[in-house]
Amino acid sequence: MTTAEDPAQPTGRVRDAARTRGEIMDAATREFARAGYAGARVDEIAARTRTTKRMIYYYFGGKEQLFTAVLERAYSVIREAEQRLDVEHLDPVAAIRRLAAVTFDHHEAHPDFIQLVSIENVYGAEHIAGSEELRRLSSPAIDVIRRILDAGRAEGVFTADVDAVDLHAMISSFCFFRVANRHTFCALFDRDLLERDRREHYRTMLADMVIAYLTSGETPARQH
Amino acid sequence: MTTAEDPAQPTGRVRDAARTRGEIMDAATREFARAGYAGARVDEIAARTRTTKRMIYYYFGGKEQLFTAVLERAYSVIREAEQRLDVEHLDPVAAIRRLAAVTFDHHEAHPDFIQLVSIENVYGAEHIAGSEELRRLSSPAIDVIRRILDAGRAEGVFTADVDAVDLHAMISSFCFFRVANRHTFCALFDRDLLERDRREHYRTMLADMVIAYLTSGETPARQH
DNA sequence: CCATCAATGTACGAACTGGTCCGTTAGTCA
DNA sequence: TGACTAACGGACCAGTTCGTACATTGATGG
Repeated sequence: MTTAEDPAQPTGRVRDAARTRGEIMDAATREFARAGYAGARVDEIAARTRTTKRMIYYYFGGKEQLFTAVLERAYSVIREAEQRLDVEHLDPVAAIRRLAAVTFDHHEAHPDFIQLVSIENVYGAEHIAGSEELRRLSSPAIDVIRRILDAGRAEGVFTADVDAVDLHAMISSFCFFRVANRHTFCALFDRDLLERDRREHYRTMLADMVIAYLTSGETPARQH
Repeated sequence: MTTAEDPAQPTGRVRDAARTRGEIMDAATREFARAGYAGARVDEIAARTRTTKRMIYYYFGGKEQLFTAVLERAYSVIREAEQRLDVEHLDPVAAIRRLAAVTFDHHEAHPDFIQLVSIENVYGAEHIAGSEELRRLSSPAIDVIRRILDAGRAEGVFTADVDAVDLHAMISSFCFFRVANRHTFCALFDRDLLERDRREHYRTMLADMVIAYLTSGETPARQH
């Protein structure tokens, strides 16, 4: 009894599981990043989709599992970026600069990811702990760093005795802080760490710092 | 008609506004740090107190204002620590090492503060923006850093051309990351950044890195 | 062309949660 | 000592929110 409806578009309802799933994850990523895990609203996520809340439960089971799925995807993106690093042909110093720059750029390009990681840390990383996939997926970056460090030490350019994981933490911390804490930092120090004009400056600063440390002759004498 | 009640302790109810207020803030700090702003429960905060939820609204007005009050107190603590810095009598290198160490220790000693800052950033620092007190209270650390940098440059030991605010960001980022992201980092890289045995190592590493950068001759040639 | 099932939409409910109403009690000061 | 007020307790309400029961529809194979 539908009056004058185009039979080609009866309700506009198209069945496309992959698209629906993807749309839910996109909306969820934004909503979780916007308001945190507890602050995110399942209804709001659904509203930002061409489907309904029912589908979230159909595909993911619940809010918790949806958040885990969102996290898994966000991490897989950075893992892929790391796998594309391709620094084997560079000399150690250039390789580290490259690594730092890629890490820097990836953080800047994915503020939602940073936000999700912050949120996950508020909850003690319980979702990562509960995800086989995430615990299995180790970072290719660590291996890359290890190889660069070995090469640099063999050539005698790197004198500092650093561990690959620690160096990764060092590089990540600056990239992460710049994005994650931009709001409080800007409010308190009146400096927008993400300002376009400053980006190149910070990217260079980070690389300079790391290289200076790695090549800083003997470890400087400790005073106190 | 209270049967056999000690008149000295009729109900155990003592009137102490300051204590009640303080207890609420302590409980709120823990609860907000535990579950985020939206995840924190006003009832739970009240339960962790010798008073009731009613008093939270009596003293603070609401959840939002309570969170702001908690933030204000947390920031005032670090500001006081910065004011006690006392590095004027040290040579520039030692002064920077001292500053880095104090920042490092303060972050480690106040994980709840770190958590609160993370949470505040998820919400775009809206509470800081809405707090006169917080916007007014600028960091003494910046002035201290500025003076140290000037002295170091005058003496010729510091060659890098850094800004005080940027250096502060650099130092803070590592200290912050180590505490804020310890859970995800540990889950993904199987390394506990807060492990006791590693603390000295990381503290030295941070100072070495900053000093290496500040004293690294000409700014290293930029490659890409 | 019909049976079947994955995919989807609607409406609803039970539990939770921030916030408030109203009454009570302990100090204190005239 | 009695009135006054700051400090306090407990019950309750209204709106929200996650999750689900149930109905429906489109594709697919026989």
